[in-house]
Amino acid sequence: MTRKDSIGSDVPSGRENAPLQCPECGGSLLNDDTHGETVCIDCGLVVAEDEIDRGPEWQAFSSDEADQRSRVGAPVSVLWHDKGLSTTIDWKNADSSGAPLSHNQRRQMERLRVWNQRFTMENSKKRNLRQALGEIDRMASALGLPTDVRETASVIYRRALKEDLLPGRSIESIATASLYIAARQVGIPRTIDEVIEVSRIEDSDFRRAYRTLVRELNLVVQLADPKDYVRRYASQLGLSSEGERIAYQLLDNAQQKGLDSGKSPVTLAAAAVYAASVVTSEDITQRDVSEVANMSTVTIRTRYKELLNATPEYSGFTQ
DNA sequence: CATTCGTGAAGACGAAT
DNA sequence: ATTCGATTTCACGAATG
Repeated sequence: MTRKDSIGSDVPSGRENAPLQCPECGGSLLNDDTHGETVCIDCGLVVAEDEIDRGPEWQAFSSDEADQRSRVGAPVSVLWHDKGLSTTIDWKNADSSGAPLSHNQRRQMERLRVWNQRFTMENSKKRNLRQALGEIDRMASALGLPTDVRETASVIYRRALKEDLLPGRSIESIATASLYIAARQVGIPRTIDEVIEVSRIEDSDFRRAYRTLVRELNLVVQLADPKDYVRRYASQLGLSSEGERIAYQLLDNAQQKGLDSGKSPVTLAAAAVYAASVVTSEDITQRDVSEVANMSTVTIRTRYKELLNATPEYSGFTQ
């Protein structure tokens, strides 16, 4: 049987196992059990591999993705959409024995190359996404962030992937930045320090990734509310609920007077907690707060006085 | 002694030029 | 790309209790 004969209508009869036909050239397919692949015997395209885990893997990611998938209309054929298409097709226009191809065969090969490119591209993105979502999930768990934050993060990550922001950057850094942004957008912010703590990247990598995401995706990230950090700092330091109340009060007041502009929310939160502990005369030192909030005692000093002085009720507590 | 306070030099960052 | 202003940090000594 020559190559040419096998192309087109001449389909062999052994069609017990799907898939039977190469999606590109229509040639018959061969199951290669040792490699877990299905290969077209005519064009060499690997149609499917890793057949064991053929289930709808995309459902596992999130309900959000399920929405995305289900919105695109008719289900994508397993055959076309399954994983692991890693074949590369030679750029020579000659067959395996070196003989030049006919005109038709050349055109066919050219189309194949295009498709193969698309397959491998789509697939690398898929692997990328899978790993990234795993990381996002892991970090979100470690930070105690709820599902909607994870979903927001994964939406951001998908957009980054779609906009080709990933080549040249690490998955981990973009995933981390996505989660950080998502947490802020949902209103359950975590500090940069906390996020970096559970990730595997450096501060500089994080900042780079954060910038690119904000810039390239035109994200508007409103600044975090200092009050969102108060509860955690307060509980870590054992501040009384009365103190916590005062901390909120101080922050509210400062916000009304616009004293918070330009200042880091974490700084304000930490300063408010310390200021409150002074008011309620609890035994919490600047050092304690600075360790929990990961900042210098100097910063806490300068801020907590501002907070107290801005609030008439408590302005007497500054010496 | 532990904690707090103030200062001046230096780094980092965003905004403006 | 550089400059500028504000924030924050660091190192230190002094004051307070």
